[in-house]
Amino acid sequence: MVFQIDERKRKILQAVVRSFILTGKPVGSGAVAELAGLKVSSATIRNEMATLEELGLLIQPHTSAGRVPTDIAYRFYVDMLMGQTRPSLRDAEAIEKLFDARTREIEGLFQEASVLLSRLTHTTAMVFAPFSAADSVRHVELVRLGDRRVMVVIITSKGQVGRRLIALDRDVKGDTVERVSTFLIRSVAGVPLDSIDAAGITGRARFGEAGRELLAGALDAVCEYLGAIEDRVFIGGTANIVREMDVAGSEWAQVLLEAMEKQYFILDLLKELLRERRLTVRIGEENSLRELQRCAFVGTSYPIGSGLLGSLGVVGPTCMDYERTISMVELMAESLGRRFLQTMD
Amino acid sequence: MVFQIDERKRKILQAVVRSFILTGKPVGSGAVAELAGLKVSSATIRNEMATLEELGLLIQPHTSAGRVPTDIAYRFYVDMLMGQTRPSLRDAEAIEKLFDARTREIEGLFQEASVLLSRLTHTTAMVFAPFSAADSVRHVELVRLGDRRVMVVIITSKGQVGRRLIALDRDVKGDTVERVSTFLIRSVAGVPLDSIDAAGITGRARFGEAGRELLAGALDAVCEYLGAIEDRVFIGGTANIVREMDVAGSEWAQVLLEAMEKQYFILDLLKELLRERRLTVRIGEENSLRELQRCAFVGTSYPIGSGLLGSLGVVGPTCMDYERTISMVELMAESLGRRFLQTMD
DNA sequence: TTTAGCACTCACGGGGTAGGAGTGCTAACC
DNA sequence: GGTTAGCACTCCTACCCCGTGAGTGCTAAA
Repeated sequence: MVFQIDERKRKILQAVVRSFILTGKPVGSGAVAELAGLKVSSATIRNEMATLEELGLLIQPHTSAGRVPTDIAYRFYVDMLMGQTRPSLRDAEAIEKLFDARTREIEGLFQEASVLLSRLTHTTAMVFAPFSAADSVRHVELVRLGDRRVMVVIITSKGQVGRRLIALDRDVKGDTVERVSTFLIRSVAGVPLDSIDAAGITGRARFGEAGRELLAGALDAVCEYLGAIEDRVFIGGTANIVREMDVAGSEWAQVLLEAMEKQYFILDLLKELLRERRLTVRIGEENSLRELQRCAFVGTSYPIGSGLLGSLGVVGPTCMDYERTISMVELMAESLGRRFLQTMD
Repeated sequence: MVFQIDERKRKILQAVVRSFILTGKPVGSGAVAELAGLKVSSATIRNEMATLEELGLLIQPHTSAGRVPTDIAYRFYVDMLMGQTRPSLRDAEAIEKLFDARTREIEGLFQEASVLLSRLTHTTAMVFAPFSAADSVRHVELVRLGDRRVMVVIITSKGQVGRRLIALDRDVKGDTVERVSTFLIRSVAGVPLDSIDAAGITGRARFGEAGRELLAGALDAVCEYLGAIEDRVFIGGTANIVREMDVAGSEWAQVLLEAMEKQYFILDLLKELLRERRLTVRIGEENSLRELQRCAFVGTSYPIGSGLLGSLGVVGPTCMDYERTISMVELMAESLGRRFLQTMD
């Protein structure tokens, strides 16, 4: 949507948005006259603001109040009026520190990234890790836990490790487990998931009863695991939803919190970003998720190697500080991506 | 604390607590006269309630309001007045269904247990999994990911699986990795963590430069992992905090949500339960955590095999339905424990 | 086109009041 | 002595009224 808006209207709109983001209160013509740096009186501003209201960029909560930006105004602001902010040194350092820390569980890193991002932006942050992109097995290991109990450990091409327990009907010996294990590795390592031919593999196998049972169970487990690997979402800063609640009402906060717990909702949202491949800002009703239509979403994707992408984003009030939020999201995505390209091969 | 309370006062107190739990509104003498099933007038009840107030069991929010139970009254109610409830068939089935489902990642089971428990009790539920109780290595596996990149997979005596990446300064060949792997398993499997003698093991090793580097790195990783295994808390139903907010105020809801995000707080709470070894109810200021002093906590422990315990609990308003909550917590602990004793050895 | 002036609108907050729920007290009753 | 009806009293709640002030739209003049 392109607006026929002259320079003065832009400056006025900019002043309204900035002031409202700062104070959260409707902005009057007098305040704009001071803030916008225009050498005209408040009466002139009033005329202009009336026009901006007709264009759907501003609304009045009630007759004698100042103006509040609409979602469309925020969109215009983000696209056309907003300046670029370099993230402050403090913030950049905080993010660097996160990634400096000792190698740890990859899940922990994602979780901490989401918490840090939420703290830096005063929003709720979400980091999407596309674990399910793994499509073949790098390694399988069978570990005998008891006479009839074996653990299958599966390492995928993406480096995730999964385990499944198998309960057997027969006792199985240690050397059988080892032989089956070796056979299994040869049979499935490097084979894409959809090409694993369970029947063919069990057919080729030459083991006793217990061995065959174990092999079948293990194959089952491998296929089931690969099929069930879940993309994961890490969410941090849900408490911030409550902080912003006075802006948006408490029943809404509860709905949003519940949506955050049902992570598959959020998953779809973050998956869309993978297609976009660039910074995306969705304001109010631009969001397809009903729960987010009173919020703004800022997200982007980050590389995790082999041409694959993850994504991350934040949800906050539509009157968020877009400059800062966007620069934080970009910085976090960049750092996370850099870290991945270093760590993975 | 023992109270000299006759039968009639008990019935009155019981009626006040039950009514307040149900309605959330102060209970007047008239309402009690109807509910308590006593054949006395509201005037008599008024006299009795005045006595109960002197005893510190009831308070009036203001002069001309009904009475509200104090924390002490809830305590008395839970200890002396409360009936036992069998969980309804529906609820029992919901829990059974959770554990019926196909074997899956153990973390997923905990997470779902916490979500289900929160839904059944309308509270925020927490499940503590004492992963750090693992004290020895059952199995180690080295997987070569690249020329200078090896993944260590560690399986502990408790069945958790961890992985660490090692970056090497030298290229390492596949058969070297295998030999080091075999050697490593012999050296550390079954050995308690504090008895692993890294220097001794590397001393005994007969490998080339690359092999020694790999072994040292892998040992490092094993020790670091065992040391860093974290007890984990799974939290479900945080949205319920907001639902109960009107009872308790929004700034408090935010504090509580933040406490839930800082899981180590909750960890201490749940660890205490391991010592108690039985159902524990903490009401209001009985909680040592300041964040919980306006809430009630109901928790218990569950066996995870080998004499070890995990714990779980819920946090809700002090005016929660104690009968139902307690029976749900007990049922969930029992089911979770049963599941563990079946699965583990 | 801009601006000063002005009447108008309407949310907000304070103060006053009617209504009502529930109390404590007292005196009569069993 | 315990119980109860009656009653005055308290105090919260909801409501309305109204003054205040911020901010508007309109008009007429510059």
